[in-house]
Amino acid sequence: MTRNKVKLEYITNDSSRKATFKKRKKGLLKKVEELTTLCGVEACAIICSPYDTYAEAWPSKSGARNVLARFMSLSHEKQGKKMLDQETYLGQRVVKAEQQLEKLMKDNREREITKVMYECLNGVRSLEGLNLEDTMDLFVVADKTSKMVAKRIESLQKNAGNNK
Amino acid sequence: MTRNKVKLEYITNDSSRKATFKKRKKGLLKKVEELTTLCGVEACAIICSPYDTYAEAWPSKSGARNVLARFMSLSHEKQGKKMLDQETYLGQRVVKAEQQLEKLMKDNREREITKVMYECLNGVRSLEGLNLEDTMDLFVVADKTSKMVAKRIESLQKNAGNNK
DNA sequence: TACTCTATTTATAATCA
DNA sequence: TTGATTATAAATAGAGT
Repeated sequence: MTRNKVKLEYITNDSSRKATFKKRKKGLLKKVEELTTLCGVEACAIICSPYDTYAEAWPSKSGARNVLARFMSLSHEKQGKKMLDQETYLGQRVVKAEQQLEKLMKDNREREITKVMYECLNGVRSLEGLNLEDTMDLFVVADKTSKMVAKRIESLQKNAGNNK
Repeated sequence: MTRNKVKLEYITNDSSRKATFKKRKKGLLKKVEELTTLCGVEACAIICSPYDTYAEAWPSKSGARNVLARFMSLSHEKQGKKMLDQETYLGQRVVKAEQQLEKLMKDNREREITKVMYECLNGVRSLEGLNLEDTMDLFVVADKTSKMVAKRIESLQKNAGNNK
């Protein structure tokens, strides 16, 4: 992007490709951090780098560690909305308020664990370093996903049976 | 970054924060795609956006879909290395060559499924749209993680018992 | 190979439509 | 409020060390 305009295609020269990678990786990280700071959002970039043993992840300040947590809480919200009708709405607001604190604490924990999970998935951390509590929580997260998928399989198999 | 130099801090004004977010999100995506094209790496950015219902993920061209696949293959490689001694090395090279094609096909499939998993985790896709084959493969990936964690828990519990 | 230095290109903040 | 415009800040390709 300077001195010469560069064509947007794979850089075949090994050394200049590496140099460009290093520069742009740095630039990209900076952009991610700026976005999180300026706009108050959580963001990260993940790069499967050929120049490092592992894929690299930058969770920036707060990172993407709550992506999974969000997904899970969204599933719950959706279920909730379906069951919710106008009559029960007002009564539930009280319950909701009471549940807020508990949820906040739970969310924080889930974020922590999601961070750990991401680190494991990205190979920057192994399970060996985890204590029992963290491992248990990670298990819960992994197990949730697993069960969710199992249900879906069951549902699909039923449908397949019906269509025959 | 222009007209005026901007202080790197949270933008309190709602509309300008949103405008900046939109611009910078676009810019960041472009940078990610350029990096993948120029340097031949896989990369993505994940943003938990307050302006959209779901967290957004950009897998760019190839994306981060193989992050999990990498993690898993790394685990296997490590196990392999431990079991491998000098004597068996040469004999195994033949087997390895034969396994290459199978592995390549398997890897491609794993990438596909990892993409799907990421999309689910990021909320941009629900399990409802998956066919049986994809769901089964997703189950395998989720189940692997789950079992891995279960083993770790077992190991930790044993250690805790020994130390008492 | 890995920094440092700029000439340029690119990204974007403020402004305007 | 979203979409262009443009003046300026920031990123960076290539060269030099």
